[in-house]
Amino acid sequence: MTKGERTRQSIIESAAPLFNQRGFLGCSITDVMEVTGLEKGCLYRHFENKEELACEVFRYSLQRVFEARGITQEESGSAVTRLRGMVERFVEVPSPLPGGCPLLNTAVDADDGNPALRKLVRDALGDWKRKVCAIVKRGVEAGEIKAETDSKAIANMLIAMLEGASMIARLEGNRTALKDAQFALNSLIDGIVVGQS
Amino acid sequence: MTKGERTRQSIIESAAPLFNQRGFLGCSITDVMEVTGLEKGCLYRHFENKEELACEVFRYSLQRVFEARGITQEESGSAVTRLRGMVERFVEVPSPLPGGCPLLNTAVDADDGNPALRKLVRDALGDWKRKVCAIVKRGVEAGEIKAETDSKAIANMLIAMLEGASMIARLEGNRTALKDAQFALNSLIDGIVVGQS
Amino acid sequence: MTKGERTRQSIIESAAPLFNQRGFLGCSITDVMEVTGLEKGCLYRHFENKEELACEVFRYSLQRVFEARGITQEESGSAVTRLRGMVERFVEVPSPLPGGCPLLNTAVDADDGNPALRKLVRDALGDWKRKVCAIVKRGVEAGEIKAETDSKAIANMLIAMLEGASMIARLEGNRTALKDAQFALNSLIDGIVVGQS
Amino acid sequence: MTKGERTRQSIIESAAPLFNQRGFLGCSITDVMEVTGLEKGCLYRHFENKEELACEVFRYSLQRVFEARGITQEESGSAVTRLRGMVERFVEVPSPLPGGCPLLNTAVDADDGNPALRKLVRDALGDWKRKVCAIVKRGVEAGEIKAETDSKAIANMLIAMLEGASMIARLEGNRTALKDAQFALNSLIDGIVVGQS
DNA sequence: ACTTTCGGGACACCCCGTTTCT
DNA sequence: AGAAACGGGGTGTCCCGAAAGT
Repeated sequence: MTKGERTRQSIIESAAPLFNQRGFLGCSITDVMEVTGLEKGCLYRHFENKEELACEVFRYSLQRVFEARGITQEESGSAVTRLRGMVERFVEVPSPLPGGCPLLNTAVDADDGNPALRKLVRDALGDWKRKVCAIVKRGVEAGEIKAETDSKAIANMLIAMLEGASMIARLEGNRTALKDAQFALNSLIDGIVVGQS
Repeated sequence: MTKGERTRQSIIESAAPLFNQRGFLGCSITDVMEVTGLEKGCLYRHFENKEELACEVFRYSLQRVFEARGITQEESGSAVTRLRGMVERFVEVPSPLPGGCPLLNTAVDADDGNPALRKLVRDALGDWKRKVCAIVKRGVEAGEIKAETDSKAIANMLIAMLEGASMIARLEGNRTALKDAQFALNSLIDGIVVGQS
Repeated sequence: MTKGERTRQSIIESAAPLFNQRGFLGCSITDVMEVTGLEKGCLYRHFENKEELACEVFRYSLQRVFEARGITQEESGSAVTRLRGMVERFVEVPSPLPGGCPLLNTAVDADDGNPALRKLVRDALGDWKRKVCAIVKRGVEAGEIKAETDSKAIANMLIAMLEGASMIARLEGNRTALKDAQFALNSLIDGIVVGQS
Repeated sequence: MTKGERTRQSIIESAAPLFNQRGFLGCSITDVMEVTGLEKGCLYRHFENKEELACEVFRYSLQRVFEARGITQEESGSAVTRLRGMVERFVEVPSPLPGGCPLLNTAVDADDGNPALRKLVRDALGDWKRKVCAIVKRGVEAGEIKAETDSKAIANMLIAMLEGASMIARLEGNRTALKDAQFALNSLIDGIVVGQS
């Protein structure tokens, strides 16, 4: 890793909390300058413009959050265990980045304008959904999960509930909504297990 | 209603789509000027500052969306019917305001800074939750819903799932996630009905 | 004098110090409201617009200053005595209006734009000059002043010196320049008396 | 001279005619933008605020006018010649800046408020007076001018007459008053020469 | 190479002169 | 008669991105 790459990476890491908390418009280049200790000219050497920086920051932020919450991690174990684990980790592990879940934040932030950023969010959501679907399908193949289960619907409901609860939890300043979501999701997961009514 | 009040109201109504789509920072006073056809001096006659306008806009937007989706409406019927109806209307009736659900948008937008706006969002969430709780409690009293049901948890899971699905639906450009959320929520609602396993 | 006329006059009198001190642009309608205790609608009932008010104010201010300094007053006595008296009164009697001489102030203030006001100033200057000329001519006729004396030049030099000294005196915060002007003007006046070298 | 300094200077030079013609309040930043071709952000980069710009403009304007009229210039020759020359140049050389003499304009304009600007005008007047006094005193030392001559009074009368005449000339649209002032001042100067009555 | 400076544009808020309704 | 409304313009701030300048 060259010096330039290290600098670039350190900019991304320093800026990530800012962008996650304040959003694209709420976070100025000057803010990034302050937090990195670098000059404006230096920043523009490493990033074409603010949007590129924001994209890189989002990529980094999401990866960090996904890793911390074990969303991307490869696991062994039964499908149900893995789904429950995914929910549990989301609920138990707070976002390592201040400002909550970057997926939700950026989805709302880039809803109007910023198509590049928006595409990244869409891709990130797709990754997460594919991950859930893969687990469900593996569970079906293993005869653990009902064959008629719509894996995409499971992914949607899991992600929707977690992200929605995340929003409520931030708003209320406590983790109650997340706990409630975990409970509800677990009961939904139970419902797709073979042998359950 | 005086002329001034009418002007003020028309400003709010015209600005609502803008704020809902672009957020507080993404929507400038100049944008509001253009969309209302009024001059800056006139706008600042009716609103102390941009934040006050944003607050009024949020109040209006939320009320409109809640009305369109029948969240605030008084209903008769069984608790289950009413809960299902609330979910169904959220899923079926699109937000009358472009930009999606103002509750979610503003919750994320005002997460950092804008404490006044943030408080309004918190209150709005509280209203919705109270509404759900009231229905559930009425159901319990009527012997329709299991006595041990945690009404607040029901409210959290219902709202979380709907808002999360709303985010996904906007991101993907279709209503699939909302439909999936409806299905999941209905099955969760079934679970609290007396006589179900 | 009707009530309306009295109101109009009181507006003019109250606004005069303001306009004289701050100038046309520096004195807002709101300032006039405050100083008169009247509402905006009432002001616009009595005056077509700000310019008309300013014109009336100038007319009143100048007349008041001219009266206080005895410029317009009819006098008997020799021409030299009357010229010396005019100078002396200008030097000794301070402007009854705060802000200095309205002629100078408005001449500079209305130099660009405000042609109506500008015309009034020009006329006022003309009046003063005619007054001086009349005295000089009377002196010539009486054999008191040299026949070849250019009365208009005398008027110019007298007014120029007094107004210029007035400006210096205001700037320096004392009356020295006015005293010096008086001395110089007296010596100039002496120079046109018959029998002087 | 750096680029910034050049820009700053060009702003001052472009704005000078505007401020001299319209005064501080009559000349808006937008006007300066138009005349310089620069944007607001650029202007405020070079000047703290409008007052600072006005001060710099006054400094420049006065210096330019003083130079054009040879007020600051070092001269040889007799005191009387130099005084006469100063008067003649003021009368003959029109202000290189449209709008007349900046000293008079700004003295009246900054009479109320703008203490910074007012101080500059006071200083400028002081410079001019000191210049006249120096000439007179040199004349006294050389035995050319009467010993009892009050040099400060000479300065006052010279400046007062020229500025007052300048005001009249602008008002009337011709140079007559200036010519009359020159004539009167020359005769006053003659009066202080040794050997004259 | 690096940082300071520059320039252009937008923005928030404010105030003014005038008019229109109440 | 008076209060509110309105359109327009004003000032000062900030930000982004580029260009100097060392």
